[in-house]
Amino acid sequence: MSTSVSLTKSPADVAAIAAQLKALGDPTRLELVMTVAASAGAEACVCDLTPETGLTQGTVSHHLRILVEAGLLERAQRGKWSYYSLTSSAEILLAALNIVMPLPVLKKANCENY
Amino acid sequence: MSTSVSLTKSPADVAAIAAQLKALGDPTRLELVMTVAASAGAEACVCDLTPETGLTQGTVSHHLRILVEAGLLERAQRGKWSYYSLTSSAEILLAALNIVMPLPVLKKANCENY
DNA sequence: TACTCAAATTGAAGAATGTCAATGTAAGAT
DNA sequence: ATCTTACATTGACATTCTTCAATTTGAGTA
Repeated sequence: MSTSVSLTKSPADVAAIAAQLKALGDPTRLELVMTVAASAGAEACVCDLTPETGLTQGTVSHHLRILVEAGLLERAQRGKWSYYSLTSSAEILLAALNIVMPLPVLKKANCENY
Repeated sequence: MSTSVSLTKSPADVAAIAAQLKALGDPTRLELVMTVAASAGAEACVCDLTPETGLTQGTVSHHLRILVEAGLLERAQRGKWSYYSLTSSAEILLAALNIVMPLPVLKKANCENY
């Protein structure tokens, strides 16, 4: 019994989707999210992420904050380190974009009626 | 026999994906693309799209150009009118984002191994 | 030809963005 | 208590973006 998907979205829905796409629509931030996704334990600290980008540590911290505010990353502090991991929103988005392997959540979201 | 998806992308791939996400990461442009997708014949002209946005005709034309340059819309001129329609890239993205109904291409891309 | 209509383009103003260097903060280490 | 270490924050600057008003282009029309 297909839980059908609405063709139209409210302006608030559109804005919310656009906000997440905007956060991912920067090469540095997309790379950060992909690196986190590919990291062991699905989390990474700033000291691991910074060299990958070739940018300043402060700049990377800035991008990570934007990703957290967009609801794509979560921050967990353990000792002196900040560990960033994907939210379920980010997992769905990445899976949808096929940037990572199809995840169970995508199977549920898009394939349940096939 | 799973045609597996690579976990890592080249910098060029990342930039290309980010560019399309950036183009969609604006509420006005996302609404434009969704309106085109929901239009009869899957195409719409500027005169139809402009009132929907509450913006100036020139501004809408500007956003449409950005979407064309991002490879998300195609332009076809017939008479005095310009008709915009989705590219296959845009169809895949919209389907993946579940903004419109799942399309066959998504089924093939993500569900073939289930 | 002159006119009308749809769309594109230009120029300008203000806001937002990405980046760095420098500084601040907070948690362990000595 | 002092010193590192890891990260966040601030201030500044150049670039990009969004938008509008005005103009131009291009295609059909009278």
